[in-house]
Amino acid sequence: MPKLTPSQQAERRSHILAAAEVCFARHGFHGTTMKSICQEAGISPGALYLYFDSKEALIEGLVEQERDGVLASFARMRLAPNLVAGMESCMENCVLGQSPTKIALYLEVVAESMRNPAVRLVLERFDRAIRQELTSFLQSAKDAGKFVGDVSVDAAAEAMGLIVDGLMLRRAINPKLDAPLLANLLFSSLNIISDAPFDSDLREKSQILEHVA
Amino acid sequence: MPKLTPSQQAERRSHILAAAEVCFARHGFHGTTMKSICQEAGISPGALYLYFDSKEALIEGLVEQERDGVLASFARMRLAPNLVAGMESCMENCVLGQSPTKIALYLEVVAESMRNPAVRLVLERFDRAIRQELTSFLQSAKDAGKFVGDVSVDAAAEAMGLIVDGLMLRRAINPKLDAPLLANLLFSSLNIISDAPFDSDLREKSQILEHVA
Amino acid sequence: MPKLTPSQQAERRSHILAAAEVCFARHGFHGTTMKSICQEAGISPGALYLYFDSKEALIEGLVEQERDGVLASFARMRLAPNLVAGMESCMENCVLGQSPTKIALYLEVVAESMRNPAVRLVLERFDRAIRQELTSFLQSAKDAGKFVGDVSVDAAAEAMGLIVDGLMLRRAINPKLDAPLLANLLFSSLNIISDAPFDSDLREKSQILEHVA
Amino acid sequence: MPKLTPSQQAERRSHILAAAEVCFARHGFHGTTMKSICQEAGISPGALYLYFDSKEALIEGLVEQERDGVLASFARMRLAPNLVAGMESCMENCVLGQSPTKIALYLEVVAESMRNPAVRLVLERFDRAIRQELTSFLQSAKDAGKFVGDVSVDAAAEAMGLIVDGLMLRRAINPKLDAPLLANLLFSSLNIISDAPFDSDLREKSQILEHVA
DNA sequence: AATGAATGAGTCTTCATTCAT
DNA sequence: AATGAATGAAGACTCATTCAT
Repeated sequence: MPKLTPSQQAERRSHILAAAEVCFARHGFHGTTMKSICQEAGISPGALYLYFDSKEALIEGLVEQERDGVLASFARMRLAPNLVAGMESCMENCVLGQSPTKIALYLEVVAESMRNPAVRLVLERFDRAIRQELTSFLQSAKDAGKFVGDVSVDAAAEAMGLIVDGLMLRRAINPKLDAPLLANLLFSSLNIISDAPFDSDLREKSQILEHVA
Repeated sequence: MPKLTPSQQAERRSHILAAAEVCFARHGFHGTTMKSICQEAGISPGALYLYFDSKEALIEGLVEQERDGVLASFARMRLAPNLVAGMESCMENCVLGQSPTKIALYLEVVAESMRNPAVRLVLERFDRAIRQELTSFLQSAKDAGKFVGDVSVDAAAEAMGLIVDGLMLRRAINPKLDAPLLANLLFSSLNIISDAPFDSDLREKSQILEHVA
Repeated sequence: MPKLTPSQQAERRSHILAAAEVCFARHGFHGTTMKSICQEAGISPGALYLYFDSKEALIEGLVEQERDGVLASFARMRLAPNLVAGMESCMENCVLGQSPTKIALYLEVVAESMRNPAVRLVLERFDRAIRQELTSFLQSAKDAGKFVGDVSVDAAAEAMGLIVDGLMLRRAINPKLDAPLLANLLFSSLNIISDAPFDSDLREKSQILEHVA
Repeated sequence: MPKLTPSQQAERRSHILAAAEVCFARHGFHGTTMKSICQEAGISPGALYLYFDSKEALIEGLVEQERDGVLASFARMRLAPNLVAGMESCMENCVLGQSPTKIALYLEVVAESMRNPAVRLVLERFDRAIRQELTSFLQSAKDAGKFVGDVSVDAAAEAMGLIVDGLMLRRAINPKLDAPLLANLLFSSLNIISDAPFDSDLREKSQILEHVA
């Protein structure tokens, strides 16, 4: 076999990562065996270790992949003509569109990061990158006069981060949660961006919630 | 081998549960061995299995114990003379006072509940009990005319639950987070209880955040 | 199962050690699997690890066991009525009586000790203990006026150690070696102990060697 | 893919052998991976297997290479004007000059030869060749009237071999050993070659040993 | 009721070797 | 002739659980 080009290598890596994600989603990080990932990826253990040094390296890769996805989504958000519409679409991509199993994996990674320094590192990088982008986005909104709240940009970013993570955790615990509605309720309460009402028919929807919950 | 009285049995169970909690907090659920729990509890493996059927049964027991603690905290909250003060103290007990490692355990349990039906069951019971109490508490507030928001009681309960869980997750990811400040910001934005401003000096504090963040 | 008495524990340990020695002798240290040792000992892997922390700990145990055996042989030597007879019998026990496979294991242990600090440690302790006993023995001989060589006691001990180890290595390389004869030749050349000629018919035998070699 | 000339092939082989020796010396036979040898040699695994059939074949090659080196050293010894000086220089080359790690490798090879017929074969060839040369050398000395011992030439060769191997093993166990001194003590005791005292100041040195040891 | 020795399936990882290119 | 990606069979060790005492 001739030397693989960097792009082929990257493809192999993401192929394995995809297999790992499937397995981790199915059985959790600790419940997944390297063997099952190999089977899912259709490769041998030796081949896997050619691309990832350890099981731990797989979560690190997954976190980095996720970060890149979120960052890309952020970039798209900044290009959106309508601020609020952009945010909603980003929210949809990064939070509401996540499968419960993926959310579970996220929780496991956070838990894992408490005892595993290597995981901690990538998670912190992930978190810092996201928050930085978010803050920068809000700052732009402020500069454009579309930031109405009387809190600081940083506080707003923290609050938004909390809502996002809260949504994740709530959805994991209660998959039947009406996440979009709840997201709207909290975001509109925060009242940060003025471009347009975050969701004009919020009140209407909250009446519905009363009945379905 | 005299038969133990039920109260002795219950005492043994909670003794073991306490040991398990210490270990799980230190090394996580998967990182903890039954042996280490036995050592922490000062008993033999055989004895442990007399009180708990499996490792999994230990988390179930822990979740139930936690639920009882939270419920007790809720009960105290209802007895508090001042509504907001009661909520703040409850928040302190149940959320802000939790150690990061315990939060991590919580996340692990939630993740575990995604694949483990038995864990799912107790977690759902836990969650339902909490939400029910919270809803009932808010309803009382409404009946007392202290509920000002124009959202439903259920939506308010969901939103509060989200904030609480969001705080958990954020604190796990970023232990340096100023959780009380963020809690105040979000709760006051929601503007649900009117008894007194949730935290009158909120605005002031959020200015500070601008500088420390 | 009730707690094993220390003597039972010791018995289990030496039972396992015996099994390990058999396996190491058959396939060498690196060629032996823990599983095969378990099979030889008739126990499960878990049980083995109850008594030895690692594969490495098995060699350490083996070296210590061997040291105790050699030291016991030395003790018997000191009690022997005739100095030279005692030495010959000790030599027989500790060197000439060793099976080629055991010698091979000794060589492996020495080689292993070059890269494995834990093995190095026990080997050094082994070697120091032996040399100390030998030196002390020679000193007694000197005090009793039976030490004739004009070399120091220490040098004599070193020389004897070298001959012993040389015999080991030679026998490993050439199992057909007439080790007793060669031992006599070298020891009598050294001319250290005068109690009696080391082997009076040495000359005669060396004639034979000429024909068989 | 032009066919390599035999001399190019031989060069490649010895290049690989040199790399293998470096690695084996560093980490032992079992501690060395084929990959590390490839890296040391700057070639690919595929290329290595073009020149050597297996890892085992590498030790075989190494033993043969070593044998050639020793034989060359013997040849130089026979050409030396002074018998004893020649022997000392040979001793220096073949024994005293060997690094402890190389000695360890030698021990590993001997141990390996106990279970590995292919290794056994080359080791026996090695040993036979050396002994034959040594015997022939001693016979020449005898013919020249410089052999004074009353033992047979074969016995003398065996004794010398034992001393050499004993030195090897002793140095591996105790790297601080004063090998030259010990060598002199034993060789002069044997009193085989008369050309000149093996080391005239032996007695003096052995007095020193008394103090430093 | 309690002990703790024992089990043994299962885990991650390694590495000598092969073979498509 | 050479590459280096891929294989896959082991191997050392772990640990939830059981059971004889």
